[in-house]
Amino acid sequence: MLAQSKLLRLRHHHRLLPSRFSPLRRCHSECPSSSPAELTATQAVEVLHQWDFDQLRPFLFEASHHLPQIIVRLNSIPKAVDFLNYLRDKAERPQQALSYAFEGALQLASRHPNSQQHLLMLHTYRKSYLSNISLTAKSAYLLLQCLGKAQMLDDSLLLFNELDPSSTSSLISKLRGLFKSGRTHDALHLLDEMLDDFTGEVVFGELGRRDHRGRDFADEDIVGLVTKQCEHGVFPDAFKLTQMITTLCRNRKNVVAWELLHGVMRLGGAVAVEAASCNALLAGLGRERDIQRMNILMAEMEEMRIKPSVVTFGILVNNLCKARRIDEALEVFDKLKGKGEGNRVGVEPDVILYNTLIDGLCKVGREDHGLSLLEEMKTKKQCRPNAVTYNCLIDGFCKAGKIGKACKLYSQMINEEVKPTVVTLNTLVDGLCKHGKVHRAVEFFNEMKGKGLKGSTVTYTTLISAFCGVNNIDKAMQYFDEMLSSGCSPDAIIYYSLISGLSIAGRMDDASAVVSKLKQAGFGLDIACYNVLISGFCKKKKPERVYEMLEEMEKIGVKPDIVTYNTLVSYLGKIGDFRSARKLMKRMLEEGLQPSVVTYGAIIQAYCLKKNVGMAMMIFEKMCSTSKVPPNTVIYNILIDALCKNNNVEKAISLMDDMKIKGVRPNTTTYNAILKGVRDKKMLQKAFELMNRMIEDACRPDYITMEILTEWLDAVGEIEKLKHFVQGYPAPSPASSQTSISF
DNA sequence: CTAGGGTTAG
Repeated sequence: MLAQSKLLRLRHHHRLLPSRFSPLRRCHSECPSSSPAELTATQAVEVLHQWDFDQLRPFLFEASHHLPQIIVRLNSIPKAVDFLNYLRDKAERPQQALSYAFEGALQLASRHPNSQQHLLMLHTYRKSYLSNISLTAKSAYLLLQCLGKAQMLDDSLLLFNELDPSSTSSLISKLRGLFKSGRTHDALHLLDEMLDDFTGEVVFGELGRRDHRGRDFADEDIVGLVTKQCEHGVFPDAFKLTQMITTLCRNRKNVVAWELLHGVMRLGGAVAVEAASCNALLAGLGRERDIQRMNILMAEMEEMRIKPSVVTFGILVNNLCKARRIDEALEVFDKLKGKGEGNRVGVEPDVILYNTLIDGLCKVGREDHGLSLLEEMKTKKQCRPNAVTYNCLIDGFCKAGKIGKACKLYSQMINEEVKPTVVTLNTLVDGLCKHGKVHRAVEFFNEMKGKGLKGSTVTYTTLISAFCGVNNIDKAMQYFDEMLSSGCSPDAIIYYSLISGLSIAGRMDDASAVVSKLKQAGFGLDIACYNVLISGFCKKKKPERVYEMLEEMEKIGVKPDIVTYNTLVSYLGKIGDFRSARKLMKRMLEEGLQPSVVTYGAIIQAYCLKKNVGMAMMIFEKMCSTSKVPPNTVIYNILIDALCKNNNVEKAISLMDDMKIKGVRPNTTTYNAILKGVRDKKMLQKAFELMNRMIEDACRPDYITMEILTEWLDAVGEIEKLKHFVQGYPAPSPASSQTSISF
């Protein structure tokens, strides 16, 4: 087995000999009469025994590559040597025949029970009498093996140099080192591999294998070695080059990969570099969103006439999309389709390219453009839309809030006989849930189960989050169990969903139980998990459990982040422990964490709760003027509510104007707070104005709004205005119709 | 079955 593979490799090696003679291919086409199959042993021996130069002529010239087999059939080393002498002494010297005959003699020797001695004899014989003939690969291999065994380092190196004058000095010195330290076997192995492929399996194979335990070569050295080989016109094959680049990029060594590819490109150009190798580097650059270098590489490819493939453009378009540079992606795409100046690249877009682009369009909210590409695909035989195409579009329409269109696309998909996948299922389940149609989502899931499609962890995560979101914890737990029994393995995300849902619902005992399950399953809590748990324990006023969590975090090395600090500061503020809050903030700053708008909100709320609205306002103004933290809706809501409750509706109203100036959008909570304030002050006209503004701002009144307004407006006989307001129209009074005209 | 591009969940 081993011998056979070695032989195969050596056969392959022939092309590297100076003659570039390719024996196995030529025999049939050029000299059918002497094909090895037709050459019987007797015939061969007969021919050789006659030693008639004219009769031998075909074997000495056109078909000299058969000589090794013929010599082997002589079955006698002395006879083989005689034949070598005979050839050598001929006036008309057949150099190539001598090379092959010598190979035959070596083969004979290597099969001899005392092979080592006979091989050495032939080596000496060659040195004295045949030094001017070149060696075939097999000859070189056999000789090197025997010299290695004999520890004849100098002869080995001479031979090696003779064979491969371009071999690099670093490889030679490695070889020398191996011989010196007595690792003859390793040295032979190295030689073997270098012979096998002059580009050096050693060099290339090593890079492919090494990752963590990094051996003799640093990546940079490998680049040097490969480049050196290239300088001598020996290039790695496209596959190995690609593999090396992929490995380097995966180890986040884009710079080294870039150098490697450019070394080979500079020395070998399009002869040595194919699109695939460039693709590997492009993908690596894409991972770091380095579009600039990607463009440079594309330009270089064009300059060197390395023909890009459809994958090349796939990588480029994908990364342009991910960088939200969708228009540039479309430009590339149009170029492929030959739009514009007939600038055809000779690459046809395929399904994946279409899908990439459709997904990119959907992700920036241009799903209608995506839809037009879907229609275009249907007209092309080569790129029929597949499940991924529909998945991208369905997700796009779901995220755009057009659940109806998404469902329509699903039926279209079924009509076109494109089989939905589990991703289709998950996308629609998520879309339905996010639109409050959890029940429909469950129905759809059941329908798909009936069709034999199983849910995945993603399906269950979506449903569990949805049921937690509507406070139906029992149903969420039920789906968790179903997931386990259906054979899905839970991951960290699904545990997080449950823990988060239970914590928000205040069911901390259940949340803790899930934490134990999570730990049993071999997962650890991450910072997000700890944060929801801490928040839950804070809400339940269980400081001892909070400290427990914090201690655990410290023990296992999960550092509190700004969310953790905000949660704690907010809790301390609510219980009025300003001293601890201040201490905590000091530590937060020491840890290098900058206060966020949530931190300010927590402090402001704390002062508001203490009825110290003046202090709250001061902090707010300081935040706006000195920090780079822009205020958000929540902060305004806290302040507006507090000002109203403290008899300062005027100031609250001016804050609402401030919001408008700063471009902070009020929400229903904002309006509820201010409406309550103006009601308590019986400012009816102001209430109507605010109601109209609420409609402009697209804030839907909720049950709290109704509670504030109904009784009041009914009492003052303005219930009509409230009816219009609820339907989403401004009240048709003279004062308010003016506002709507100006609007 | 030699490399290289596309979709879902906290």
